[in-house]
Amino acid sequence: MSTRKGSTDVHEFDGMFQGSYANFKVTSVIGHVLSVDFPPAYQNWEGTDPMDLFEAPVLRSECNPKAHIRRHLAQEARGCTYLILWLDCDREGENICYEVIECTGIPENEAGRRIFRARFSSVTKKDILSAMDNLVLPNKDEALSVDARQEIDLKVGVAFTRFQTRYFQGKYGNLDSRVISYGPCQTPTLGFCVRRYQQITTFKPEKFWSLKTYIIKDGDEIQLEWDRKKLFDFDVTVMFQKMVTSDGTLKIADVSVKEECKTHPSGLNTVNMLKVASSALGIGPQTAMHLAERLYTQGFISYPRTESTAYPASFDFRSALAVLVHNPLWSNDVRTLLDAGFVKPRQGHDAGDHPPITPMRSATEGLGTDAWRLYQYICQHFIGTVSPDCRYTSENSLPAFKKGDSVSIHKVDIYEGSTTPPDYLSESELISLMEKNGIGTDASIPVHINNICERNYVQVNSGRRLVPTPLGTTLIRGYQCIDADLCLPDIRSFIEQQITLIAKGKADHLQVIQHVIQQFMKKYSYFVKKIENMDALFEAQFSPLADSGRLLSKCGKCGRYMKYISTQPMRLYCITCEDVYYLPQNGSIKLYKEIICPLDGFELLLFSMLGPDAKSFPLCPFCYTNPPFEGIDKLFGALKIDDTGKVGKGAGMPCSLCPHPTCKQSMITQGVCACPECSGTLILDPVSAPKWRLYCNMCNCIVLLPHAAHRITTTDKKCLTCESTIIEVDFNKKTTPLQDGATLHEGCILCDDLLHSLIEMKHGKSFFMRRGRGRGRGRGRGRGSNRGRGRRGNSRYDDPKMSFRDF
DNA sequence: GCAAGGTC
Repeated sequence: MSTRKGSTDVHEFDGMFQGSYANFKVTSVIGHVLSVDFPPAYQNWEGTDPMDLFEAPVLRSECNPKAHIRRHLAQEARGCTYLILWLDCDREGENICYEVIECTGIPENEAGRRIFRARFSSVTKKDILSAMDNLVLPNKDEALSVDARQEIDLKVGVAFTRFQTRYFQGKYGNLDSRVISYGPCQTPTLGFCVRRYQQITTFKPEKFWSLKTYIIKDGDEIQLEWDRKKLFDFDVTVMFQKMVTSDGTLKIADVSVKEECKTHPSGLNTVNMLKVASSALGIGPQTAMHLAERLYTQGFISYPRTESTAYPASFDFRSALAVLVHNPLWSNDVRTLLDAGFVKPRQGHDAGDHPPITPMRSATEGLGTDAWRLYQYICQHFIGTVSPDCRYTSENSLPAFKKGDSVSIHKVDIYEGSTTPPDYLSESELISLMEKNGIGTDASIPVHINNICERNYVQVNSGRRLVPTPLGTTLIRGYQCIDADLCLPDIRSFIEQQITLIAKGKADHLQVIQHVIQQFMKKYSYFVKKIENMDALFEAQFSPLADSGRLLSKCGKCGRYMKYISTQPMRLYCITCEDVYYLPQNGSIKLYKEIICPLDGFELLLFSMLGPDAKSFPLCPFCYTNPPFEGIDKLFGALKIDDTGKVGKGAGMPCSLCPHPTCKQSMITQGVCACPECSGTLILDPVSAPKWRLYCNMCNCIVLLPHAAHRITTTDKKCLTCESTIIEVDFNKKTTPLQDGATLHEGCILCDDLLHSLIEMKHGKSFFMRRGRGRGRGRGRGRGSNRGRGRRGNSRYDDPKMSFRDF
């Protein structure tokens, strides 16, 4: 096999196909290639009535245009006689098959002649060869059912979301969410959390009574358990108390020891892993999936997105176990299983997608705390699946009783208690409810939970329990009083059931789409007509404010979203605090990764200047308006309104000028070296990937770093020679200049030969840079010789401390 | 600024 690079790798080899010699080319996609959206004419919120979206056309365009998968597939397909599709064997996979067919340009009606589908559920030699020997046709109906789902989800979600957002944000100032979203998965997910909340708030405690009977045996007092547990009638309880007391003694009717049994589990699938991660490890689903994906790409575990809990019949458990034998945590158990024999896992469910999540390679704590804890769980679960059932008896501290013994009763008390409401819904319970009701998939369940947290509909409290916010409860109560279907899981089941008709070939996809969209149009227009019912709930909960501008970022003083006023001069306004924050002008501004300024708790913003090669930089709105450090005189110019209301020049401190010693955005941590053209500092531009670069925090100087690096970060180390900040480059594994395919490299961009050969300066007259960041002292000539990188005797710099400049 | 689905 030979491999060459492309948008995704292409592997080529010679072999046989259908009895003839053939040259095989194997390449891949990265999930869906295409996704649907509205044409540009419908993108404007102000100019489009959401109702029109239901009948709007939809466009299919590349999900990730930068990946150029469409071009890649078209190029690689040129000259090929056959196309064999190896995608996940589910509806989404079938849909991706047709996306691939479309990109290759091979006519769809060649299916069966030039186009084939391979059906397989695990990537083993046996499965692959068997799939190759039993090629089938791609299933158009299943693919069309996904097209229908995409169009329905888009139209319903966007129409309701735009309407709600505009309606409520136009009326209330403290909603505390950038967008008031609606979706057939996220809204029922929120509905589960709010339903539990409502059970708690409407809970009426009920009194109950129970008997506590004490006996004395061998000098010890023992409390007996009552088989009836409790009664809700006091008088009846008293009657039982009298009956027991009057007897005075009791007789041992039988003596038994109960053995409990925990059966060994079936294989681990995604949702079960996420439930344990949340409830036992305290790791949320989104984080757990990220950790699992990393474990997978590093080869420690098998593919982490699977519905199946059943192992294929051919699965080699002995080899899988042998991988784990060297870890001292469980090596004894594993060795025993290997020597004394192991059992087959409990029969699980085979969804036909991927095998259960299984450890593939031995790991150590070096993975990082949470990754290691998750990995440890996956290993222990796997060992459990091939271990005998766990049999145990309850802790036994009772004295010896004999059948027929009489024991005298010491006393019989009545205990009074009352019933208590359930706790808030735990994340783990929510995952179970979503799975049971078909809300989301193994891959999307974490996303929906994350959505309702991010939109401020629920908060994750201690023990990972989900507590709805006033906004979350008001929304669900609103749907309940207008059209309860909107927040019930049935809304998803309805869509699923309709598109299943397409997948099974029982209905025409266009007719199904039209039918479902019409249903939702009716629901939408009814919702709009009755919105005042929902509004009455909002009115009681939130404060009205008619103002222009949309919610952009959180205020550090009150924690609420501030409004972005886009009319000149661009500024932020906090409705609660009644404060105005100024922003740099003549550029665009957006939220910056929801990062919080450590000085004042305000959410950071990213400002981007206009034009090609224009720089962008993060800033904290509070620091920008009120620079917190003295002696910062040359700040990035901001507009400021003085007392008379006149617009004039003011001072602003973006993060690239901030001397905070530890904040990840500050000049101290992001600064690399002194600017060659001015007294500024070159800062690592954190959003420049993949065209990594440094920009000067004072002038327009830009330094291009190695392109297409996977990641570039500053470190806390300084170059011993020139005091520049050492940077760490994680090269792209395909284009790495390092030997043996290594990708990680640390060094000084000025003194490290490799890094220095890969950088390039822009907007600069000479390729010459001062070393250090202008504050530290140089250490002389360091490695000595003039390497011809700079010019000697540049008269602009004659500070004697900077003699290394001539280096 | 929107949905839900896929994925290193």
